[in-house]
Amino acid sequence: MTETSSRLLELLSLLQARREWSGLELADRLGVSGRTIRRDVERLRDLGYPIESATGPAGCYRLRAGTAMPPLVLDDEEAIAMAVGLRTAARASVSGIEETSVRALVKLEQVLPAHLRRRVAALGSATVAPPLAGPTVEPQHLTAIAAACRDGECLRFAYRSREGTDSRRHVEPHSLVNLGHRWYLVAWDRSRGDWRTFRVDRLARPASTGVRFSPRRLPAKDAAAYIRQSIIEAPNRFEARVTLHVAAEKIASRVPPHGGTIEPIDARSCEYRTGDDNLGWLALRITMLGVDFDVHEPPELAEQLRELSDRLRRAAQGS
Amino acid sequence: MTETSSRLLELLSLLQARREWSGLELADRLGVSGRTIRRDVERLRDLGYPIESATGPAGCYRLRAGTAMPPLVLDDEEAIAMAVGLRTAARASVSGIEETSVRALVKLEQVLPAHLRRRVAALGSATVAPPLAGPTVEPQHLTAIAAACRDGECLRFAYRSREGTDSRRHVEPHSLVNLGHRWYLVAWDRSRGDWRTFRVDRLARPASTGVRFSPRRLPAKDAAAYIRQSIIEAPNRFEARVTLHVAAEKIASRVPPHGGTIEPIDARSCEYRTGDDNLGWLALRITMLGVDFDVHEPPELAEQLRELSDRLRRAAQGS
DNA sequence: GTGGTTTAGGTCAGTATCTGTCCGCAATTT
DNA sequence: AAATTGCGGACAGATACTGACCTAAACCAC
Repeated sequence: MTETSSRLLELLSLLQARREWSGLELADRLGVSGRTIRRDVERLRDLGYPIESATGPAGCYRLRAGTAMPPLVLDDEEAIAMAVGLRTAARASVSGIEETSVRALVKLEQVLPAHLRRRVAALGSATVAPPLAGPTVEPQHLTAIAAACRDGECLRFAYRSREGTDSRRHVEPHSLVNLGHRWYLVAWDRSRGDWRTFRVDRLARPASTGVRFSPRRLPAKDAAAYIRQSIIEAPNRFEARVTLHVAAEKIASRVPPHGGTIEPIDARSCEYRTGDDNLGWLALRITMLGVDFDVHEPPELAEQLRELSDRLRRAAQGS
Repeated sequence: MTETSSRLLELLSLLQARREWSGLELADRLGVSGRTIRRDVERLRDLGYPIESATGPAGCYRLRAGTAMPPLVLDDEEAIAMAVGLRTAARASVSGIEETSVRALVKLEQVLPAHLRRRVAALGSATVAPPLAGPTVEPQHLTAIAAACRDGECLRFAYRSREGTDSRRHVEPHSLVNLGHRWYLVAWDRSRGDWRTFRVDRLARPASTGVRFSPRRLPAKDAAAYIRQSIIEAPNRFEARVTLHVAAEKIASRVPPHGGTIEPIDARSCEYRTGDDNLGWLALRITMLGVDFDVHEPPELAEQLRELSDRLRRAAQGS
């Protein structure tokens, strides 16, 4: 009976690969009679997959979108594209799907054949680091950590603190959270015997030890709240306040979700507040908006912009 | 027999959702005896899915990576993450998987339930347009076009030519190609009776007419070659040549795959050639490298940089 | 070591299901 | 009007599945 199950799966895969199939084609392809194809189609419909059909000389079967996701049957190339897509979505991207991306990525990588994994890794290293994104996170670190969280396994890694001191950590991971454009791990530090948050871009060589632990209760409503609290205690080094000479509604869509706040001043200008640890990225982020602006704070940012201005002037001079 | 097939699928889904399951848990979850679970596991193994098992009190079943992709069973959130990830991968991203991403996206969107499709669209519109990417392509345009290519269906769309004149097109799509950081459609234009290439960022409201056509032979080795040829005839408006005051090997990894070429001059400088239709993006792309440089060509770029320099100087002055 | 727990797997009987064939019907295009 | 295609009922024979029961082997805790 393995045969009928695998045939159903194969039928599903065929229906995903092309939009239209005639019954005869399918019967031929699967090596069964047309009657069986009709029965298999009926079975898939019973399982909830909406398969349309048309009678007549141009008759065909066609898998449509239903109310539930059918199992996706991917070929090698598609699996690679999925993995790479999820990795980019996890690290850069849009509003609030980063954590789901990592979860999906963990599921996918768990079953990703070795040769595909190698190709994904090769593609990943070919990625161009977006220069204004700040320190970048390795997607494989994210998946390693997320897998350890999901499976409740202890984790070891090297960590460099904000002050630059290195240490070796052994933790019970609780959750992996994306906040702003950064990734944080909330975990119980076994050596320190207390909760800690770690910035994923500052840890290296994460490895699951395989040791299971029993979950602890986090002293906060949820992990995101816990991290938010930790962050408030350690704000950005530079907090910028600038006036943009553009209407607030025109620029609002250009500002990343956690990249700062826009407050209208009048019909032609608004105030933009944003922060960063790195002055260069801060300056670039504001310049990238492509509008005229005035810097109010901090003085270091004004200095940085003067330097950038000088560099561009020299560049325009030619050599 | 529908039951055993769907149970196998559900078992596969359970094994993807968590790393370890005991036989009893699975039996309980699926409502069958442990013996049946063991037989189902055996069946899945026969189908090629590598399921590890451990005996003893800590015994468990565990789905590992094999040599082929198992059908992925995704929940709603994961499906959304996949779709969003593929969309970002298709439009921005890395070396040469864009076209595969679109193919995978077509397969996914074909079966994506309507309520998920809405959520994906909502997330997509929340995306921040990266300011240096040039004109952006709508992922739904890409999938519409790719689906029409795959299924051999005629396509209608509105098109704005390079010169800014609008027209309505009716074509037989041949292939969708990513070249540089742009998307091109190669198609047989039914009204003109000839082959044409279209830039996807300049077309609007693509819609499949549902009419099938018989494929034609493209007068070139492949679609990419055909487009490359068309592009050579119509180069960028501005071709920049600048000297970067940095070692070639230090900067090479920062330059996007098709974003230009780096030629070493000496140990401390190199020549960077890149082009764009838009002077602002061109200036930003070079500035973003974050190194000192001198502009040789074109003069318009130097002018643009002087303006940017002035703007930054004014900004640094405050108001 | 010993005992308990877990997977592995053989066997068996009864039942359920699947498959192919044959058939008439309906829908649609030519 | 004819041809093609999907739809689905009926039937007979073959096949496969399930649960029960049993034994073996591995592994962990005591």
